[in-house]
Amino acid sequence: MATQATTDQGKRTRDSIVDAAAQLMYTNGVAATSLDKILAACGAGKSQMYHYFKNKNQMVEAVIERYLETILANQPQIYDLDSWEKFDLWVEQLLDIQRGPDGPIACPLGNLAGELGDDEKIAPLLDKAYREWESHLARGLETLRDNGLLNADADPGRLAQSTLACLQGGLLLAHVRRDITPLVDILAIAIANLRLHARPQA
Amino acid sequence: MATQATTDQGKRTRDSIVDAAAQLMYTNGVAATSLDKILAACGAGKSQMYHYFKNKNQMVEAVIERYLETILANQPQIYDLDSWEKFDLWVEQLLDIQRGPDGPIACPLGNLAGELGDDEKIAPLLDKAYREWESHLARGLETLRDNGLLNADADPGRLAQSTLACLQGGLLLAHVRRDITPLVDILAIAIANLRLHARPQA
DNA sequence: CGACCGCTGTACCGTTCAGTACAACGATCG
DNA sequence: CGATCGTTGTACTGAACGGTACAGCGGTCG
Repeated sequence: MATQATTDQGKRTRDSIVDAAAQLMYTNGVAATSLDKILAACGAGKSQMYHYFKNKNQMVEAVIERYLETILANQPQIYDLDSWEKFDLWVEQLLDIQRGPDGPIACPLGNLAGELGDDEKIAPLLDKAYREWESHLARGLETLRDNGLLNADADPGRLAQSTLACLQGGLLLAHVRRDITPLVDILAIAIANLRLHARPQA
Repeated sequence: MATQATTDQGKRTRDSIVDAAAQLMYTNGVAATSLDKILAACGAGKSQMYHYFKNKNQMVEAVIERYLETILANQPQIYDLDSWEKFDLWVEQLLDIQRGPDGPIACPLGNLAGELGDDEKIAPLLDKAYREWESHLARGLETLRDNGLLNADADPGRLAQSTLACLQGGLLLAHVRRDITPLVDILAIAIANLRLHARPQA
C-alpha cells in the first residue's frame, strides 16, 4: 500500500489523480472534495488511489507539492531576479495571470492555509512550501545586494517574507472581491518598499 | 422553520449555537465542522438548530456576521482614527492580540475565504464583511484628510483596501508560520505607505 | 383553564463518506 | 510457459453526514 509509481503507466495514473484532486480541492476545499469525486473526475478507481496513497491526508500532501510546482512554473521570472527591472517584470507576470480569463484567482496554498492552518500535520507543509517560494525572492534580493543594487544592511529574507505576505493578502482580497485592484495596489506597495532599500547609485 | 428568536431564552440558545459553530469552524473549517459536533459543543439539540436556521449554509452566514462583530470588537481603536498616532495605536492593538497566549491567530474571515472563496452564495457575504471592516479604515483616512493631515488627492478607499490586504496577508503568513514577524513587518509597511500621503505640516 | 406558540428532546431517514477485501489483468523475465 | 509484480475493477462495510418527523414542554393571554 502507498507504493511509489514505477512504470510510466503508473506515473500517469498517479499524476492524473493528483491533478484532479488539486483542481477540485482548489475550487471546493479539501473536506468538500470526496475521493469518489476525484476518482470520477480522472477516471481512476479506488484501488488505484489507495495503491499510490496511504489515505486522503497523504494525497493532500501531494496536492500541496503540486500547488507549489504550478505556482513557481507560472512565474518563471522569479528565477531571474537580478535587477530592479526584473522585479517589475515579475510583478507584471503575476498580474498578467490574474488578468486572464479565469478572473482573479486565489493562491491555492492560501486556500489550504485557511482551511487547514490549524492542522498539525498540514500546516508545517504549507509553511515549507511558502518558504521555498519565498526563498527565490530572497535569492533575487541577495543577488541585488551582491551587485550593489541593494543596501548592504537590508535583510533579504525578511524583505522577501514581507513581499510574499503582500502578495498573499492581495490575492486573497482580489479573489473575494473579484477585482484585481487590491492586488495591483499592494504589489506596487511591496515593490516600492523593496526599493526603499535600493542602494543609491554612484 | 428558520424562525427568529423572540424570547431571551431563545436568543441565548441561538447565540450559543452560533458561538460554538464560529469557534469550531474557525479551527477546523466549515466542511469539517458537522452539525452534530456544534450541537454537542453547546449542548443544544438538532430541533433547536433547525428552529433558528434553515440549513447549515444559513448558519455559516450567521457565523460570518459573528466573525465581523468579534473582529471589530477586538480593535476598538478602528472607530477612533483621527490622527497618525491613532493609526499607530491601532496597529499596536492588533499586534497585542497576536502576542496573546493563543499564538498568531488567523483572520476567521480569511479562513473562510480560502475554503469558500468560490462559493457563489458565501463569497459575496465575505466581500461585504471585508468592506465594512475596510470602511472604518477609510473613514479614519477621510478624517485625516478633512483635518489636513492627509493629502487632498489621496484616495481613502483605495488606501484602506491596501491596508486591509496587508493585514490579511500578514495574518495568513503569521498563522501558518506560527510567528508574528511577517505581520509586524507588513503592518509597518502598510503604515509607512499611508504616511507617504501625509500632508506636509506647515 | 384552555388554546396558542415559542421552544426543546429524540428517534429516525437516505445518502455519502473514507477505507477495505479480493480477484484479476498484463508485461517482464527466468 | 509460468511465476512475479505493478496495476486495475468491483463490490462492500461501518460510520458519519445533513436533514426530517413528531411529540411534548412551559410560559402567556384571552
